[in-house]
Amino acid sequence: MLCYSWNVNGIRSVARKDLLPWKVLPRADVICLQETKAQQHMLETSLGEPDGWHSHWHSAQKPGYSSVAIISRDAPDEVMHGIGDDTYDSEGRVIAARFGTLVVISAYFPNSRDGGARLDYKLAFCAQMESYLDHWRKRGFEVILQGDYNIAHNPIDLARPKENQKNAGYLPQERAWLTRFLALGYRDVFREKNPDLPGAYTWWTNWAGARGRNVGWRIDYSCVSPGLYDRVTEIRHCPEIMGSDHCPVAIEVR
Amino acid sequence: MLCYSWNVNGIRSVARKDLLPWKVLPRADVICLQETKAQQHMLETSLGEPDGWHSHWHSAQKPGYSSVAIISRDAPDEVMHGIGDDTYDSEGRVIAARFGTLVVISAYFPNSRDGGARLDYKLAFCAQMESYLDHWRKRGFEVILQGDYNIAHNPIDLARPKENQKNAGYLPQERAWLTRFLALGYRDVFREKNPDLPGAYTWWTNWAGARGRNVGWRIDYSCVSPGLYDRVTEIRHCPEIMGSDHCPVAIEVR
DNA sequence: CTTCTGAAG
DNA sequence: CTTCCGAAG
Repeated sequence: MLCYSWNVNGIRSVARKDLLPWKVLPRADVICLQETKAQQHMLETSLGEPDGWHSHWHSAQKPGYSSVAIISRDAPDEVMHGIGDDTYDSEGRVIAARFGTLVVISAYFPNSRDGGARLDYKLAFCAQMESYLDHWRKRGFEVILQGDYNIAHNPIDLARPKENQKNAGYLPQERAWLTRFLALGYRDVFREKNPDLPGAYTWWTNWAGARGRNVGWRIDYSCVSPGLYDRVTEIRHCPEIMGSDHCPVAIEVR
Repeated sequence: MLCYSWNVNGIRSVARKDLLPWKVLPRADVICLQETKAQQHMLETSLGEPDGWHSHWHSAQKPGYSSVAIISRDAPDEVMHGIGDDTYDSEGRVIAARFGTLVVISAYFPNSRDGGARLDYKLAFCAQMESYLDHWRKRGFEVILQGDYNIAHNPIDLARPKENQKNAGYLPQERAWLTRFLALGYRDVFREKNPDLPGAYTWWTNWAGARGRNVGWRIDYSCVSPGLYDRVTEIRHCPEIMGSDHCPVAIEVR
């Protein structure tokens, strides 16, 4: 099963550019999208229910904000919208689809914002995410938590670690949460398979040609529950796929 | 003196397209602009004070709304911002520049809006405009009232008169005001010189290729005070000039 | 720098 | 359909 995650920064934006995920992501079985920036009822059918795919959306109450989706070739056996707490669910940040014993989650973690204005909210979301994953695992399922974590974990995960110590996405508290999360047994597949690979980023600011100069951050992850790690057959970034300020991440499990 | 009037629908928009008025309007002495949609302090100097020109702006309080300007090769002898009533002046709708005994006015009349929601405001603006013009004429000056009147006067002035009887810009009350205004002696120079010319429009909606099919309205005028009419040497529309949903209007007086 | 809404035209 | 704002990233 080949499973992509992509923060599209506006599904209508990539549609305008003729770079829709289900067109440009090769051999996809499942596509996790973040920041679709649309409530499903605002989308034309061609975007909201693409032909030949099963699609499930979880949108923010606020129009044009956040919102996630899972698009799959096969119908999921179960879909869960949100994380079970309206504080987060009103912002359309999480959707999950279960295929047999495998749960694929599309998550858009909060941005902690300038001055850490939303750091507390983000850390509370992260804590809630742990119990949410427990909920699935207690039922005997393995999980892939795919999405935009809005956290660069370690210095190797961004081009300018020193300059960003006080910036949203690289604050000590968010980095510490990710460390703790992995200590629970979840596996950051990309980094484990590429422990010393620098310059492997998934997001670049739009300013000043950052992507062309590869001045970026790795903030999009495919983390898997412990029992799933040995079933991973491939993990890669797709920086060649354009259309968003993020690039897709692909994971294949057997 | 060759004097243009152009509703640019955003001065920054035409700048992006490299179609700035002082670049694309040939042999201009004076350029009246409407809907510049910027407060002067929000503009780069190259837009707000173009090199080789004298520029005067009158902006709405609300950022990005309305706003007019007069750009001229020679420095005006006098500039007047607004019409003398803050009800209208807070919306940045009128600026005047006097060159000797000739007063050139750039005016952006209110849109009467769907259902005539703002018709009363517009008619009050029109009434105020009459006294404003009197003010200049009592001082012995001739006036050119150039700009976007947001009124198509007669059936010949729009492509679909029957379909638009109840639409903003062609309501009986606004048409009646323009009739009355001309009865005061002001001269609609374009129509007087081209009394039976159909299809001479200055605005086309952006929808459905209206400009390509010339489904438009004549809502931009150069009206002159009675004593000026015999000094007019040219009047024309410039539909070849792109960059806005309006085209420029040019008048030359001797 | 870019995406979006919502007001406005 | 397009402009602009302001929020957001």
